Amino acid sequence: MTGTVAAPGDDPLLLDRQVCFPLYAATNLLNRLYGPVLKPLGLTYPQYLVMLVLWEDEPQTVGSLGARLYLDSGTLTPLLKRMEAAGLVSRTRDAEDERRVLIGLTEQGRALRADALHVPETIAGGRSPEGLDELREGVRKLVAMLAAPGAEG
Amino acid sequence: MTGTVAAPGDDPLLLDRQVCFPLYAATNLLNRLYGPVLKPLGLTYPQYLVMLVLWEDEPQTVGSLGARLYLDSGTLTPLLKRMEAAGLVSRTRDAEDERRVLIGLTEQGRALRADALHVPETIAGGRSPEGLDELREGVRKLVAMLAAPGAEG
DNA sequence: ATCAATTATATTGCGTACAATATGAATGAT
DNA sequence: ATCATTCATATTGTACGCAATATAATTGAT
Repeated sequence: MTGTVAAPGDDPLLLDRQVCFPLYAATNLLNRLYGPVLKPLGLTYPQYLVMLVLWEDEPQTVGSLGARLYLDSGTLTPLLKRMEAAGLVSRTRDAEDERRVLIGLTEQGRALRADALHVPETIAGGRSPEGLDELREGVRKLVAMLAAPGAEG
Repeated sequence: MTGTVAAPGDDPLLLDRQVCFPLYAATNLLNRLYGPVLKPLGLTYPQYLVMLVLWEDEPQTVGSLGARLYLDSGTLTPLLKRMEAAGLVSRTRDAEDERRVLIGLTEQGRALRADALHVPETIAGGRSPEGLDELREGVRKLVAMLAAPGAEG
């Protein structure tokens, strides 16, 4: 039986059996969906997430932003520099601990919140919210599972 | 009430109210999880997805790969060139229609399937499969919704 | 007080993603 | 047959995302 492939029901490599592929595809599609909506605000999707975090609590260190968004300085540093160049955030060394950099909002960054209020509604569009709450909870549980290093089960 | 922010329960901009953020975070975490597992095979995660598709059906055009993975030539062309350079796939103009490029597997690419069989199990690790089927279905429905242009509901 | 270990951020290099554009091949109306 | 249109892929430019490494500040053991 050389070259025989497992029966469809048992083949672990079928694309449609992967949990991760729909996540991957959904994230790409969402990015494409957010792009045109966020562009008038001068934001990319990860930049929008940073703004969401800062609108909740500010200033914050690069590290606490990363902990919230599951990103590290390799991603955040250049992103935050672009946002600083765009006039949305400020980056200042923490006088208490010179290793830390505090990210705060500029007036322009604070003002942008009003323009962003319509974004969730625009993204939701005519789509029904049915199942979205469960979906969000399901994915959140997955994130918690994946984020816990060495978590079993 | 100038400057007043909506009550927490009503604020549409709270990070924890976003459906998209858990998806985004989960995809990033999964990428980090797959990285070390796929590295010995010489694959990145999107390259692994391409291999999954080709192991199912081969050869395929760039366009049909993109339709299956929700990616366009801007992403696939350089990715496939790297996979060609790595000796995993072949890229040949379709003689029937010179616009198309057929992507096939090399012997090495076909042989890699045996090494990849352990990947799903390794990724699943000790994690319980509970809820994963529902989650996959939930995300798949979301993908179908997002992929349908102008879909309502 | 000293210095090894730790912590927080930055940098480098590589590989995606995608919008916008370009190029060349097939199609179709006339 | 001609040529505008459409189609399939490639290219360019910008912005992530991450592993690996670097740098500077703080902590902690002695």
